[in-house]
Amino acid sequence: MITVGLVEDNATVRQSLQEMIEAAPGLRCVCACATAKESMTVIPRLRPEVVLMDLHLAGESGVTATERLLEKLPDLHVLILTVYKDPEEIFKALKAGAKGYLLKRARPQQILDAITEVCSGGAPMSSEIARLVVQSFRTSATAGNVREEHGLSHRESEILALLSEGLTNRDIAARLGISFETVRSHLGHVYEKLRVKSRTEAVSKYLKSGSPA
Amino acid sequence: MITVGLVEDNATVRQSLQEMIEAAPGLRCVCACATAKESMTVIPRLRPEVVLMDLHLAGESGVTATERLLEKLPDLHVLILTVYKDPEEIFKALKAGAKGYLLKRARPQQILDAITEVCSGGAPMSSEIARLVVQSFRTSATAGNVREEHGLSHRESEILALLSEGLTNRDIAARLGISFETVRSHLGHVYEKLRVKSRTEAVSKYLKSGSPA
DNA sequence: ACCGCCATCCCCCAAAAGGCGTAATCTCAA
DNA sequence: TTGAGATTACGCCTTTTGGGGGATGGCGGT
Repeated sequence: MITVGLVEDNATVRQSLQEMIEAAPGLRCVCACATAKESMTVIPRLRPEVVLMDLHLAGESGVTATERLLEKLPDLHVLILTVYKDPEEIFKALKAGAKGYLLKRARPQQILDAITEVCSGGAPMSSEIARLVVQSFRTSATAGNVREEHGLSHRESEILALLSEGLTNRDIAARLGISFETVRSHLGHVYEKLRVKSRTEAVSKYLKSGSPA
Repeated sequence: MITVGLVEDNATVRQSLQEMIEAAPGLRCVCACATAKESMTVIPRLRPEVVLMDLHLAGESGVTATERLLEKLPDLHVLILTVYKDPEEIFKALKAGAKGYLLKRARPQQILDAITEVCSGGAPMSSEIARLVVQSFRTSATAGNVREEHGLSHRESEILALLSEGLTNRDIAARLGISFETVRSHLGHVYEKLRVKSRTEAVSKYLKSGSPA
């Protein structure tokens, strides 16, 4: 028997979810909170194994509620259940510690399956969500994006990469087997193209736009 | 009718996968490559919609094979099918552009389902894999603290943060309302604690260890 | 009371980096 | 063929950094 908690501000949705869970064999809905605030007292007291969390709550967001609940209850499984599939929202929720992310349009059986799956070590996601999550690896690994966005040449981006390893101009020159002066020359162009004035800024821009992943 | 290609070095496994796919309604196995090298010529010629890729191939790894295939065929769906569930392997494969990751121990029907799912915009993963992927967000968000790892003081990490925004010492001094010399003094300590010799190295270490998340 | 750490400021000196100008190849495309 | 851009390279000059100092006060343990 898996115990489930709900955090959902829409009364209608909340009630139908509760009924759905109660009707499912092996699941029991131990609470249905209307606000993040309510959940912060009720969930720690009743300690369900799984929480279905809405993201767009009135007042505090589901993301911060997730964070705070997990501080108190590290073993809690939080499943996000929302209508939004904005990548930013998804990543924030996962960073906060959510173990799954479902869209409300999912079929009821999928939601029930997700509850059991998260308890057996899975990370249930709607398929479009999973795709976004997987793609985030790819885009964050595409070191080419600073390069292409700013039209850096091959040599220039090569130098930028070494720059962000923390090498000095002299080291870069040695590594590439070219002259120190040449490195400076390339770097000048890199700064121009990235519209930055220092190597630190360049490294910042490069690393933040997701090269190392 | 979905066309599928196989890349798998073990002949027995390769053959049973091929038979399984041929037997499935709606799927057709257009090729079964034994090596990465073979796949580089055969796959682009036959252009299947989906490729099931083994990771531990003799010779070239499945990761680089995936990368190279996707360069030629950006719309190809590559599904990794392997026995390994090492997080490093998984992340490398996803960075290379794989859209799903299945363990060989998966039930045959799961593999067939994954093929159709990846074509309809999903990212099929074995549940333990999905959990690892989701958890990677969490750890990369919490791991951030270069600060605690190296025992930086509050002021020092504050300065390090501004440093990695690309500010000069003078700017940092202005921003914090302290003297230029003080900034230099703090920075000296930061470098010492991070065991680096230049601001670029410090920024690199800071940003790569996941502070921005 | 003493020590360690932090935060603040200062100076000198050498090394590194950045701005600006110049210029030789080479390739690729208009 | 002419021109644009990439790659290579040098010089001169200024600014920025980094590495040594040293100094003052505060705060928290022992």
